[in-house]
Amino acid sequence: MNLKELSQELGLSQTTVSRALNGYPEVSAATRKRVEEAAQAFNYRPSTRAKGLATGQALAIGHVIPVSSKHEMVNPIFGDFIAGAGETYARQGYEMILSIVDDDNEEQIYRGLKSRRAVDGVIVHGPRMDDDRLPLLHELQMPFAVHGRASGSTTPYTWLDVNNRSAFERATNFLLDLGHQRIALINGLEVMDFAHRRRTGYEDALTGHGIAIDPALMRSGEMTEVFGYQTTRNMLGQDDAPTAIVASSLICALGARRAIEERGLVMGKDVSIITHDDALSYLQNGDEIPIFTATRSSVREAGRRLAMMLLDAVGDPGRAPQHVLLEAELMVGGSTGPSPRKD
Amino acid sequence: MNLKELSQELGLSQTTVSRALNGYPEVSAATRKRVEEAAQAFNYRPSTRAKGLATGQALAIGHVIPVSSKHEMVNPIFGDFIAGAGETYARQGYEMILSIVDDDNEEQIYRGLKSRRAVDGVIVHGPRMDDDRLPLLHELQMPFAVHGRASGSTTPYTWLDVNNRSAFERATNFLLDLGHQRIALINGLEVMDFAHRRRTGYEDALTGHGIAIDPALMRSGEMTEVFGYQTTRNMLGQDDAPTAIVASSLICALGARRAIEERGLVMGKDVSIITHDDALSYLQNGDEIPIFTATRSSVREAGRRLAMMLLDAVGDPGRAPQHVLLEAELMVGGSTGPSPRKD
DNA sequence: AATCATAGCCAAAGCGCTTTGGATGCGCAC
DNA sequence: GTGCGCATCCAAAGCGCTTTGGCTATGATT
Repeated sequence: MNLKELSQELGLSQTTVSRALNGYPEVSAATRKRVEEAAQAFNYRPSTRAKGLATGQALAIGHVIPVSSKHEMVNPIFGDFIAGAGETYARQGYEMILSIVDDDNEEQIYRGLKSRRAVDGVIVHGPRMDDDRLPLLHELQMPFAVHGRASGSTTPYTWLDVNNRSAFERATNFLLDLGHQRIALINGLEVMDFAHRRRTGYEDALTGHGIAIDPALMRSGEMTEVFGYQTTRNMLGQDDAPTAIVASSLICALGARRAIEERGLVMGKDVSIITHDDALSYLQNGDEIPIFTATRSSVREAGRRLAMMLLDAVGDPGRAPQHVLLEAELMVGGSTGPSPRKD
Repeated sequence: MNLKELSQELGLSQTTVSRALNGYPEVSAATRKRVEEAAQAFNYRPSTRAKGLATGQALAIGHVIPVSSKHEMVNPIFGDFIAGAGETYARQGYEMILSIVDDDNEEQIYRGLKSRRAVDGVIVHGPRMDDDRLPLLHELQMPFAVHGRASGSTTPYTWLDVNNRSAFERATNFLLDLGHQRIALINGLEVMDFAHRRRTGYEDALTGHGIAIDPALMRSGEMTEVFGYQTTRNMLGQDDAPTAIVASSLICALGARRAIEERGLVMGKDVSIITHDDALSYLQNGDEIPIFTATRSSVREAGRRLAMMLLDAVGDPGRAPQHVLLEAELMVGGSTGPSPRKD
């Protein structure tokens, strides 16, 4: 069923039917009602493509998901973020279109989305330091919103981020207050902006307590379970091993725990762990009492909100860029305890 | 830059330019070359919407991701599957459209995709027993392909599945051969087709060895870490506790390990675990030596292949439904050992 | 020389919608 | 009775592409 057929069915013009369905005032209430009922009955929905052609809008938002070409690594938070964003799109009548792309030819994808006029805007995932996607999108005049921030960008842009610096400062302070002195940081890849901010927070806390920063205790890499395991295992084998670890993700923390227990040590007693927790649906940090002490912020909620921010920007191109900085909450769980080393 | 502008630039008609770019034979080699170079230079790409309108094709595939409304649970395999499928679409010039939907009003979504003519076909995720989506999609005449199978469907359809039955039979046999008699099953929700098949494999192995099936050792639920932990903890507290566990996912297995170690037991010695492993990029089962003995099958590869199968079906509607049954490989890791109980 | 394929190109219709720029008829004021 | 404003509807153009149904040379065939 298309507009033409529907309007013939009703004995009205396409114009009137279209207007009736789109809420224009030039239609009598009675006619509108009749049209709406018929549309319902015939299960009529306008073709997105035709509508898009006619209006010049795509009614779609693009998500370009970078996948590390080396490790075929898909960011685990992606599912939950998408789920959140998807809720917003569904409510607002937008389509979500996804492009998976290895990080080499991302530029191609953005240019393609633009020239094919496939989307009205894009969400930028996983911003890096001095991310070249931002200038590119500006150049393309493509509305966008960033999940996170990209240090080094000169022009303003819309973003939503967790306050990674303060979260990691707080986490580190929490451990310092428990008497820990040797605190390790297991971080994400340092090209990633969030990892950089987290490190800053960690370092600020240490220097604030007059503790020197020891590069031997700072590791960064792709945040897998294996990475958490290996770095922890490695550091626990060092002289002057850490008594506490700040981890960048729950998955890393699981690996760290495995290394701790493998050495016959007890988490929360011999070695404390505090981690950031993205509140992923399938990987909850325990039930009532968290397993890991953690700084927590829901990635799904972030998806919901950032999508809405982008739609706002698409709807009103003149509007100034919006920013949201979320504070993570600190959840105390069983993975932290006073430092075993009495100094 | 659009077709009209490009053809004016070249001094050719839109017809000729369109044909040149789409590989039709009615264009001289010289002209085609000239057109292609100009398209390149002006970064021209046809508008997907206009092309879709003209051809009647959407050039897009829909993925409808059901999210459990109760637990806001996003299936963790989804990211990797999508990544695989996305590779195929990118290669074939298709768009991927994602709809997140809570499992109550899935029907609406499918009807919407159809009547809005938004996609050429859909991938069905997470098929359930007697899944009502299959008859619906047949009724709508919407091409589809299923990741998994739906027992109880009468009409044939295209699917790709892991041989869950044989994998779990093999896993259970592996434990039986190690002398285990009390073997637990931590399974996904039994409305899910895969969970049902896995249970069958497990039961077949037990009865094949003359061992009675004990309902006290079989649990099913949403496959989270906490679920794995709680059920394991619970079962280990029972009289006649299991000495081995077959788990349906790595995440569950991690929870099970936590429960085992919490009791002061050693995995692979006091209690063995064997799990299914979807080879998720961010949650690898160890490095060289697997942490868990596991039946493994890459979900990403499944995405790649199933997407291609769907495109084949879309391209040739007359073709008979295709089926692919993947055999999981058994990886022996450190989580299994001989039964501690000498009978 | 007339005929005929054929290669190479073009004008215009059509895909399903929105939107512009009228038409039409009615009630009301003058 | 005329003119006006308003409510309600419509015909047709246009969005950017593909595709149908030509048209025009050119060279081969008779």
